[in-house]
Amino acid sequence: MTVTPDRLTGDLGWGLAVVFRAYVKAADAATEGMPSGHRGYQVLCAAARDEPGSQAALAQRLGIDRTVMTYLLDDLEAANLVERQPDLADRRSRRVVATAHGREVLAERDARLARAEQHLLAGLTPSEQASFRTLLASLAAHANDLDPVLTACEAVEDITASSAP
Amino acid sequence: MTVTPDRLTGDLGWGLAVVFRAYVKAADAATEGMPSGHRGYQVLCAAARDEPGSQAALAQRLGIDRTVMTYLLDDLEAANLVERQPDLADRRSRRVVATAHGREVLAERDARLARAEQHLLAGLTPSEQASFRTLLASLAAHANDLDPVLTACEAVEDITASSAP
DNA sequence: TATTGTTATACTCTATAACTATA
DNA sequence: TATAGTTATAGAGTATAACAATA
Repeated sequence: MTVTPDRLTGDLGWGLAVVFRAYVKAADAATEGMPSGHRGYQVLCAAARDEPGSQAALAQRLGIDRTVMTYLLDDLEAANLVERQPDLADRRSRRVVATAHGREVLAERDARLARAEQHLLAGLTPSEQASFRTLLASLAAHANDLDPVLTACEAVEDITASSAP
Repeated sequence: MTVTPDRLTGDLGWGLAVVFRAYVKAADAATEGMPSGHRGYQVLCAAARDEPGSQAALAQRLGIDRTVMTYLLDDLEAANLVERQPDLADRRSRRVVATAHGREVLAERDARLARAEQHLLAGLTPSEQASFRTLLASLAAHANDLDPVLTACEAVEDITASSAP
């Protein structure tokens, strides 16, 4: 394979698109049968492991629109994977929590997801895989800082801590 | 390591989605006014720097469908950025080449793209940026190799083993 | 007035199949 | 028959605005 040096610029977008598409394909296959594929899995995953937050907070954290979150939660709730609980402190808001059944399904799918991800990363050595994950997480945190969206795991605490603008 | 182990799994998809979305946003801004945004840029870029290939070869290299390539090339050709030349060896096929004007526009946009990418990668040190690009390119090459087959071979085997086509 | 969640609409992207012209 | 390219259609994804309930 011949690589020209001036290819450096465009290859970032090419690489991101190719890898992201491959991930979505693999993740959708691993989450087949779940309400909204890999997106439903992501929502369920966030609802299960984080402090129960509002729909808007969840949507912001995952980088999807809050109107889309409504549809995703409708499907997940119909499948008894998550619940919308009223927030006693703010009656407009609803807290999203995973049901016991949701946690079971999540644990079962986690193994499949891990295999799919491993297959995607199989071209790298274990230490390279670790490096890639670290760099990607750092980039993602930075990218979320750039946009009005702020969705990093620890950054969410910063938001909710200073939620009085 | 106080992080729950199952969080490692989901963060790959989260990171890829966040970074890819941020790239598309930045790239679309940098290629504003071009026929099909960052996708048109990618096609023009590939047409300008590679050996002129068929539309199908170009589509496979960029990871997009050949029916989509038709629309993209229609727009790019209408803007006089690329040309469809007949392939003398195979009259079914058409070779995609960038016009002189297309190369000018490409050079002009390359600088903007580079700035946009730099902004996206600004959270990493220069050496980390180089590592990320290298790892990503390696991953993308690997993913493209098994994309035509199926990306999640092992995970898919489990599913197809208990389901009828 | 601002915000949370919902709904409706439209626009984009993608996936699929059918068609032609060549091989 | 198979392949390169085109076209048409339907589906999913996304963005936007409007609305009701609450702050």
